[in-house]
Amino acid sequence: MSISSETLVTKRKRLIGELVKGKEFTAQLQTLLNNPLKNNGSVSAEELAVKILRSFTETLSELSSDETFQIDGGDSGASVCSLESEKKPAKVKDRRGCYKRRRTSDSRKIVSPTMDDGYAWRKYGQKKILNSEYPRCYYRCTHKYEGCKAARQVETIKEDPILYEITYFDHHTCTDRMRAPHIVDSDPVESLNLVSFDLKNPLNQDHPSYSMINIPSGKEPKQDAQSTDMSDVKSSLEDSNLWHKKVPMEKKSSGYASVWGPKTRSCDHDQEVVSRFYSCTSNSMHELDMEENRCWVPSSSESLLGTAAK
DNA sequence: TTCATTTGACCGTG
DNA sequence: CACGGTCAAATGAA
Repeated sequence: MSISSETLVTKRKRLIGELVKGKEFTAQLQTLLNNPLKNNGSVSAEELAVKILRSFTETLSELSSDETFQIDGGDSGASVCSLESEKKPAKVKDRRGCYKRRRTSDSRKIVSPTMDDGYAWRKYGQKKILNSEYPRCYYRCTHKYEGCKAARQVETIKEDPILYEITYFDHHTCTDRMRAPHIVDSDPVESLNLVSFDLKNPLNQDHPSYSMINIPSGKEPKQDAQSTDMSDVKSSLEDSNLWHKKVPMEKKSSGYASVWGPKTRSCDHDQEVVSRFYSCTSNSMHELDMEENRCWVPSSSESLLGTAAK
């Protein structure tokens, strides 16, 4: 109902603007990676990466909230309840009436190989869902108490456990305060946390549109049973097999958004990482001339939009 | 000490 | 009453 007062034209402009920003950030990142020594220090690769990630996440989120691109109706599952009626103040000892269920029709659903979207989330619950192998995790924005009402639910997809179905509720109002906590001063090698998308990798037949690597970062909590030996890390970058690793649920449950990409290193691999982050598509609906007159969209959206287009 | 995560309990909804 | 969303005490990590 309340599609807000925003007109379609305005929305479209905003989405395009968001994608254009993403493109600009990508170009900056490419420049930075090509000429790391010329970096005047104004913007780091991580910052650019986060901005890019955020641009696309926002856009995807918006698109998936649009009926045209809706997958699965957006209001499947849980009950529709009237969040229209404003929320009651929380924090009462007597918890009766202290909360209302979320209005699912106001949600945007996306499918992604990673939970990371550039925002800082705090996990506040986890629930075993009926007929689902995987628990559903509940997150709210770290800045909730500063007024940001954004929240999300993350669930591993049963049929495709390498993917997450992420349902977003409300929008971030804390955008400019957002910081992924371990970007700034983390070790460039240690913080490697790469997400890549690879269309052609023969070792990834089951999920041809992406692959993922997650190398333990010093700041990621509970990184047990994984080697943090730097030689392992470096060699893993040259080992294509490792591009297909998926981090187990428990190891990704940090409420923080992980950030991928090295900080200052510049090698062919780095560029590969960046270019692999997008997959080329000929889908005419989304031709955005990102680079070389090709259309680049995040792989995850490819399946999303592909599904929605039906 | 602070802050994030875990997890059982509580509560609303169908 | 069952299910799922949220709360908040307990726990753990930094």
